[in-house]
Amino acid sequence: MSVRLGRVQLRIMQVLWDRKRATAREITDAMNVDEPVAHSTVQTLLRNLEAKHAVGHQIEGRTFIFEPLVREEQVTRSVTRDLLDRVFDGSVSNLVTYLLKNEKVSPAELKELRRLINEQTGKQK
Amino acid sequence: MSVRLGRVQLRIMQVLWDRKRATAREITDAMNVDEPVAHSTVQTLLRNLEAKHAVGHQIEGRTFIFEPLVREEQVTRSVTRDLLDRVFDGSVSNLVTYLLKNEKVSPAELKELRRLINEQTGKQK
DNA sequence: TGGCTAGATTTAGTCTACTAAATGATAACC
DNA sequence: GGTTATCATTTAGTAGACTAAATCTAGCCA
Repeated sequence: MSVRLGRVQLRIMQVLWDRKRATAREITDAMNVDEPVAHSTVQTLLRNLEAKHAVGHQIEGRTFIFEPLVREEQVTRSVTRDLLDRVFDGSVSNLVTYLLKNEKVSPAELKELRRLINEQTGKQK
Repeated sequence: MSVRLGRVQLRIMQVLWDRKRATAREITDAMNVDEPVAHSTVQTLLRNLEAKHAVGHQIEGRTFIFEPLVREEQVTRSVTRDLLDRVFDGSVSNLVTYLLKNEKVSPAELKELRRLINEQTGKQK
């Protein structure tokens, strides 16, 4: 199950992952902090997301309370794999190499990464 | 200039980056090694790509010789930044951390990455 | 020269994301 | 009880990616 999401759809999911559950109105408001989007658009996309089982809803009184049905890690994983496969020939180290060479990484971050790599080397299983 | 490409469009560009220049037929054949695609589809997409100035062509006899107009690094950069911004909060180390923790990286690759990080730390500018 | 072939070009249709207005339904308020 | 505010639902339209068939064109060859 590949969980393919558009740009705005992903933003909706992010609000839901953040809050666990929310009404359409709450989602719209949260999204509008960053970048304007019409409430009706959010509602339509929520229906689409529900159609592909990415979110579900319960009814409370007469309003829908939406909740995520896919986990953030699933989406992160599939979207990252997608980049990996399509652009970096499936190789993690190709991607990391690219990042280190072309994107700014602070000294503190480098240090953190070195730590992570050592940790990883340790638990070589 | 953001260079937004679809899945098949990217595959076309990859053939062109690889060969520097190619006819539509050559591109189709190259792509069909991996995964079938109709020649007419390739031609349509080449036109779309040309419309957005991602490829150009010269005429030789009566056939078009296509060539890439955007560089691979541009596309790699924009598509990677896209993932970074949308999923990893714009943080390279978030992404690398994710990769190290969740995707398989061989000992040899880890070693290579450690080397890269050291190199990077060195030329701290 | 008349058809075959290998090109390019035109046309067309599906699908998905996105956008949003119009409409319908219901509860709350005055 | 009627109006209004707030939901959900329906409807509609644009845009881009993708698919591919149909058609046009010009050279080639028998």
